[in-house]
Amino acid sequence: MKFKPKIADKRWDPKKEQEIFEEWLNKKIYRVNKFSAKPIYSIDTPPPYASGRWHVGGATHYAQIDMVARYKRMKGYEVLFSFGIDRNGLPVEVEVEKRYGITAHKTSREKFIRLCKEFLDQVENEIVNTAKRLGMSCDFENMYRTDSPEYRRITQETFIELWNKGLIYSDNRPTNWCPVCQTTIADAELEYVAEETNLYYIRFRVEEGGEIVIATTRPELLCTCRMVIYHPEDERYKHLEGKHAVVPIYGQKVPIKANSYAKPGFGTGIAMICSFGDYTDIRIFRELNLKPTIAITKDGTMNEVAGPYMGLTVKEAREKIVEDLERDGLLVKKEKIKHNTPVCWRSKNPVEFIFMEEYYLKQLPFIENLRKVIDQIEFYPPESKQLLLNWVNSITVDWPISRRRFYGTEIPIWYCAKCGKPYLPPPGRYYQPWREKPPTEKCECGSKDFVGETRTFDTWMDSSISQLYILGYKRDKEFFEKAFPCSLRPQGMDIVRTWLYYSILRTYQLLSAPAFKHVRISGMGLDEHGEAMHKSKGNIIWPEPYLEKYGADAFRLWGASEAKLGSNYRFSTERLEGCFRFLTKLWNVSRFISSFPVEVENYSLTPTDRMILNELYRLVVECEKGYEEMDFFIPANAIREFVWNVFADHYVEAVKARAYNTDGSFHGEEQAGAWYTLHLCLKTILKLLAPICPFITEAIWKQVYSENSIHLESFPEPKREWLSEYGGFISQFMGFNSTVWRYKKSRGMALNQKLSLVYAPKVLEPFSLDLKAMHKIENLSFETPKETEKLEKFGDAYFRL
RNA sequence: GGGCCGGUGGUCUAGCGGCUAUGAUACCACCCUUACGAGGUGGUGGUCGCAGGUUCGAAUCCUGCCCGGCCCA
Repeated sequence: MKFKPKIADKRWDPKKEQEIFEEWLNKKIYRVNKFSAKPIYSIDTPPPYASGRWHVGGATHYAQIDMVARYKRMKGYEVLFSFGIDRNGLPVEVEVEKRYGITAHKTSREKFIRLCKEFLDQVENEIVNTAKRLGMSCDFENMYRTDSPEYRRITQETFIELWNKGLIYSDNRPTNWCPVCQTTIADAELEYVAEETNLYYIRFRVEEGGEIVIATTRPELLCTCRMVIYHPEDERYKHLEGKHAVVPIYGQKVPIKANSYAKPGFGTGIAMICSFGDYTDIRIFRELNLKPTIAITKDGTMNEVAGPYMGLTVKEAREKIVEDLERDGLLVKKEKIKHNTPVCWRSKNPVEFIFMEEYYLKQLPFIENLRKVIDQIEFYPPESKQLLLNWVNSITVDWPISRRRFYGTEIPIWYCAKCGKPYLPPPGRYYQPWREKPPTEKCECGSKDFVGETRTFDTWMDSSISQLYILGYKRDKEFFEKAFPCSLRPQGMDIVRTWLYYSILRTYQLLSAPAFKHVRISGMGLDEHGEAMHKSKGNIIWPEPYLEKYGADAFRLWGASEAKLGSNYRFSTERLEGCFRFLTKLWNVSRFISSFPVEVENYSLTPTDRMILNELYRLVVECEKGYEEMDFFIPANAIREFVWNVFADHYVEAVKARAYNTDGSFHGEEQAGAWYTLHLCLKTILKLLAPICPFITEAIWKQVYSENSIHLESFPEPKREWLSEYGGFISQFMGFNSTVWRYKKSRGMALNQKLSLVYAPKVLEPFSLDLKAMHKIENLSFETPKETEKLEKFGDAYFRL
């Protein structure tokens, strides 16, 4: 009998991935059937920002989400695997301003948003192409965009609903203001950068006599100083209680008081309280009900309060005032310190704290209930829940949701030009108040003049309803009721305090229910040195060249097997290459197996076959456990270990002779048993690996087993009949093989050289025929040798010299 | 300053009370074995961050410290 492999190619060519993907698209195997009788598993894929190309970490993250989708499909779910593009917000505005050399605030709004839209249209394809190149099985036909009239309509409708529930209010209070972006930003949008900055020690006269020295990083705010504090337990300064300090340059007299916000160890232990240098200032002003004065304008320059420094930028004013203090002998010293400065997450510019009238969404009253709701959500891995709780526990102010920007969802409000009364339109369509007529003819006060709101929403107002949008909230009532809540929110740990938190908050406010059943939090992809990848650092590694060279499957396997869920992982070319080598191995094992008939009827399984099936059972159980935990590290490594170190090295080698049966030393049924077992193992391995490596498994599947896609198969079930007592001998079996190989090596023999007499451990007797053929042993005994003098003991076996 | 995570052969990584500590990679030696040299087989290499403690037994649990990262103040 001649055996010819069905798989002709000698190795796996990743270039084939492209055509396999095309075929999936053509056959529409990932189209979602909303009317399916199967249970729905909905995945709220993070909509990538249109211009935000993925680095290798980002690409890995999306590949992992695809593994969830593919696994759940194989488990019998109708998987709603959404794909959207985030297009709202600052990044595009910044890009367009740079590209055309314009400023949004000085360009016509119509023109500016047109330019933004054009830019987004040009760039978004790049990210979609990478998603496809990765083999993502999303519903690309129903891709959504967060700046579409339909999406924005839902953002506005949910806002109107919250407004009607009385959860929105407008307030004039100090907010985080980015002078570069010219907008308010929320606490969640702040980043802290450690900056080297000067700490200035400034001499203050004490009105009642004497002087004190105060250390500050913000001398330009002297003009707004309203108080001086020291720590109540700081013995050095207790005598100052009730006295007054005279602020240099400006001369205002301010009280000196004990306050526990003062840090005795920082500077001299005395601090000035200004409006507003930092959060401590804001808190003290609020708690003591002090009247703040504001010296910094929206543009980041000093106003008339700063007197001689009016018109200078904050930085210039600081330099100038330090010069003046120095000239007057009021500057005692300056020292360099590391200081955590809050900066805007987009522009990376230091934020200022100034008064602004903004809309707020109430969140403080919900915190207790949010904790309960969060408790109903399952987190993968479980520890990641704490990240969210830490944030929830640290919230102290409501969420400012209005932004003075342009490319975003408009706040749907018109105001009476005379009395200022706000009018909201009825829900039903997308509104642009800055260019449209008001929803009413006449105000209660009789005026017929209205002004449309010009501000937009914080983009998290849009993003935080993605899980509702994909389920058809306010668009497809029937489906929404069937599918809510969303099954899975997969996301990185870096946006827990924004996207995840806001999504849960908004859903609770609208529907009094948890937004998700499952939340999967993944660690961050780092560069080869373990550092986060940033454009500014110049250490970004792009995935495309690697996808080109090794293919998406090798990349995905690397992404799955690199680190446990929740841990950060480093990119490594070496390890990616290792993954590719595994695919070569899998390909060749498959090629070998593909030589033998798939359909066999009269077969009988030998102990060797039963032993490997027992291991296969354990493998399936292990993989299923890992997939259920959405931790692909587990199946990826279990499959690799099984295929390479057990199945290929030991089982395949052991049954090779029986499968060929060239000299007819095995019964036909035993030969067929090898064929049956080889194919059963391979089919199972391919299915187990399909969610992680969808391309190569598909390629092998189609060449060997079926014209239909492997991705339409069910996930393998561990069969009871695979269990066998022979499984218990696998380690002794492998140990004996190792012993023989080592023995031959130690004697300089080729591995296919014959051995005349070998004594093996008794327990291996059932495997006798396969072992003899495998190692070319002429006489294999399982007795204890009587005369050991003519034998060499090696490991657990004896060999005739 | 507070919280969380981590520190395991040269490098990366698994294990998180119990046989001789997992695997990858690199390195060394050998082998053209009827799927695979983009292979195979064998091997060298570790006081599991440091110091105590609990235990018959600790990489694993507890305490303190040192180092690194992230988040928050």
